[in-house]
Amino acid sequence: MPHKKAQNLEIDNLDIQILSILMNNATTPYTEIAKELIVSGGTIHVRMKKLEEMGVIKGASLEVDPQKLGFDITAFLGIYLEKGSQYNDAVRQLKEIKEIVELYYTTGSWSIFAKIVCHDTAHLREVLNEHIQSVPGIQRTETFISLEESIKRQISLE
Amino acid sequence: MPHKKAQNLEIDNLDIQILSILMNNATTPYTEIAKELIVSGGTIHVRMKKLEEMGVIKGASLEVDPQKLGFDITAFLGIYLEKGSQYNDAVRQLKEIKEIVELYYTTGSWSIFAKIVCHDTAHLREVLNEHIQSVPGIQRTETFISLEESIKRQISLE
DNA sequence: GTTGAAAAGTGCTGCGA
DNA sequence: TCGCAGCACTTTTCAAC
Repeated sequence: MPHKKAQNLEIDNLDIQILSILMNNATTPYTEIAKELIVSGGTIHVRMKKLEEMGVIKGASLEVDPQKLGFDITAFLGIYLEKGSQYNDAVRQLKEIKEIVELYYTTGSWSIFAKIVCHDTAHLREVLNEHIQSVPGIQRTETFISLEESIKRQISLE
Repeated sequence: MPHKKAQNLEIDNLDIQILSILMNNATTPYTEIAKELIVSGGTIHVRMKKLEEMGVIKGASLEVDPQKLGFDITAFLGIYLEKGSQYNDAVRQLKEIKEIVELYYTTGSWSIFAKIVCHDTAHLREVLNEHIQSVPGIQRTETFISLEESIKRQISLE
């Protein structure tokens, strides 16, 4: 009876250590990781392939400084929906607004919670009044502007 | 008269295009970017070096799926401080709490706004009651649990 | 599952335009 | 300032343990 090759789909301590190193610096060469963890480069490669197939690794992305690119304002938005059932439709339209970089369905006061990045206050006003408020089902929003980003890191796996 | 080599410290359209590609996939080979933008691989290298020196590029990080690593709960915290002047001291202590992955100083109802990642509800309760509430100056917190992450992306540079 | 080395591909550097 | 070509390094593959 033919079936997919059986694989070890468990995450062991070595996997965790590899991920910890790469989460801090995705450009660390495999050979260096191998030396640090005292295994061969081939092993790192096999483990990474396994983690990718398992979907643990979603990708690698370049981190840029938004301010140096002219994006001076980071803000958070609490969004009230008329009915919770409008969530999927609202999200579909909010996805078109490029300034929204994160969006969550949350418990508590609001139905939707979003993070947006804008050039300046005029840009923020435009996004809020012209783009977001015009999405059907959105009743009201509350805005919180970030004056300082004090922590920005990945979860600690240890 | 000796001086540092004059450099072009402006960001042009080519830089933006390079960043756009790498922000989506940091592992894209330079040769492939060069082919796409119809310049040489060396040019990509020079531009990247310039962007790094300018501090536009902060690094590259591996994106992982927290749920597949046993972190099932993402929550947001609005934190009230007794006095705004306690911000720096509070942040210093909150940095020690590994479950806090993002932290902002915000306008609006709260002084501090944080994002935390936990294994389960018991873990969340422990972090809230035992770690966060014991930081001096923290008066009260409001918790919003994320039931779904619908958008998670980088700013669009175009 | 891991190793070690060979093969393929990428990143880096200097010269020339 | 940009492009080309050679060298150094990394990733990838694979047979053997």
